[in-house]
Amino acid sequence: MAERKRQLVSNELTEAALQLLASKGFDAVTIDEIATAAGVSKRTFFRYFASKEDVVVQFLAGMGADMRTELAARSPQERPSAALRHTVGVPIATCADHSDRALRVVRLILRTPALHARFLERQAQWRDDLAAELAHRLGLDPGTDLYPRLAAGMALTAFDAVLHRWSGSDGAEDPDELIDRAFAVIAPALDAV
Amino acid sequence: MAERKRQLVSNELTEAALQLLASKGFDAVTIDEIATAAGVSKRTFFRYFASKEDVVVQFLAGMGADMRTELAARSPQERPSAALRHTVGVPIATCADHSDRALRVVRLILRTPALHARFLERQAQWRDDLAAELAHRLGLDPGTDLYPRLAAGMALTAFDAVLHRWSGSDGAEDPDELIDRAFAVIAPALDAV
DNA sequence: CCTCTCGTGTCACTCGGTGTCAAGGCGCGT
DNA sequence: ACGCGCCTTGACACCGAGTGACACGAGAGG
Repeated sequence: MAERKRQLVSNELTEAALQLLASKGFDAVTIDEIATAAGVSKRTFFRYFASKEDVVVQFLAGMGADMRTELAARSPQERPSAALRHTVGVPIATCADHSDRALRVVRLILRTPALHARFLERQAQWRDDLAAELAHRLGLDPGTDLYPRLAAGMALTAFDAVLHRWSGSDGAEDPDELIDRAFAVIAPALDAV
Repeated sequence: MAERKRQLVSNELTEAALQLLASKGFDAVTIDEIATAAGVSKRTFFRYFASKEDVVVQFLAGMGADMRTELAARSPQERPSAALRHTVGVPIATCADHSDRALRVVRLILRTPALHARFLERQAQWRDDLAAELAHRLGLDPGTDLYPRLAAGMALTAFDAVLHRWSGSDGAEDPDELIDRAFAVIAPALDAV
C-alpha cells in the first residue's frame, strides 16, 4: 500500500510534467513548477526521477529488457531478420497501443535536443543488450565478430527510421507496415550466409 | 592576428580540459578549474565553448560536413556501399592520423555518459545530412522512401562498431581493415537491387 | 503509550550556464 | 601624440539543476 502511493505520486508527477513540457517547451519549465503542479516539493521530485529528462524518458527503461527477452524467446531456427523484426516490433506495438500519448511523447523527444540525446543513449544501451543476446544466440564471440553489434545497430536504425516516419506523419502511417518495409531493406545484410 | 590569439586561447583551453578530464574524470572537474588552468576566467571559457561537453566534442563538428562533401564528390556510378565506405573512411582516417590523441578522446567519450550522449547527438545529425545527400544522389524522395535514412544509419552503425573495436583494442587493430569487414556485412543491404 | 521507521519538506550548498557592465588593449584617423 | 571606437576580457550577480543534512509527522508494531 506504500507501493501504491508511490506509484500514485509518480503518475501525478509524469502527468504534470508531460502536460507542462508539451505546452511550454522543455527549457521553459522548471522542476519547481512541475513539482508544485503535482503537489509535492522539488526535493521529492528528485526522489522519484534522477533528472528532468528522466521524467519523459523513464518509460523507455523497460523496453530494452522487453526487447531482449523477446529476442531470447524466439526460436533459434528463425532467421536473424525475422527474429529482430519481431524484437523491434515490441516497442513499436507499445507505441501503437497508446498512440495518442506516445505520439506526444515522441514528438517532444525528437524536438528537444536534451531529450533526444537521452533517447539515443538508451538506444545505444539497447544495442549493447541486443548484440550480446545475438552473440549468445548465434554462438559468436562478440569480442572478435562484428556481426552482432552491426545487426543490432541495423535493427535499431530501422526502429528509428520507422519512429521518425510515424511521428512525422502524425501517426497516420501503419507502424507495422513501415517496419516490414524497413526490414525488407536491411534483411539481405542480416541474413547473409 | 586577433584570429591567431583566439585560436591560441582555444587550444590552451582544450589542452587543459583534456588533461584534467582524462585524469580526474568528467564530473570531478569543474569549469573553473579548467579555465584557471588555462589562465582565463570561467566566463571566457563559455565564450569559446557552449558547454563543458563541447570542449571534448567540438572537433566532431567539422566531420559531418567533411563526410557530406566526400559523399557528394564521389561518382554517381559508384555503388552505395562503395561510396559510403569511403565517406565513413574520412573521419576514421582523421582518427588514425592522430591515433594517440584520438584514442584518449574516444575512450573519454565512450566512458562518460554525458559525452557519449553528445556524441550520439552528433551522429544523428550526420545521419540526417548523409540521408539527404543520398536521397539527392539517387533521386529519391526522402519523405516517402525509407532507404536513404536506413542506408545512412547502417553506414554510421558500421562507423560506430569500428570505433568501439578500435578503442577497445587500444588502437592495435587496423581501422581500415575493420571498416572493410563491417561493410562486407552491410553491403548486401546497401546495394540491393 | 512509546518508539522506530519511512516518506516528505526545508534549507543550504555546489556547479553549469547566462546577462550585464566596466576596464583595458589595439587599430585608426586626425 | 591624442582621442576615438571596437573587441576581448574579468568581475559580479543571477537562475536553475541537482545533492546533502536534518527535522518533522504519520503509521506500524511492541
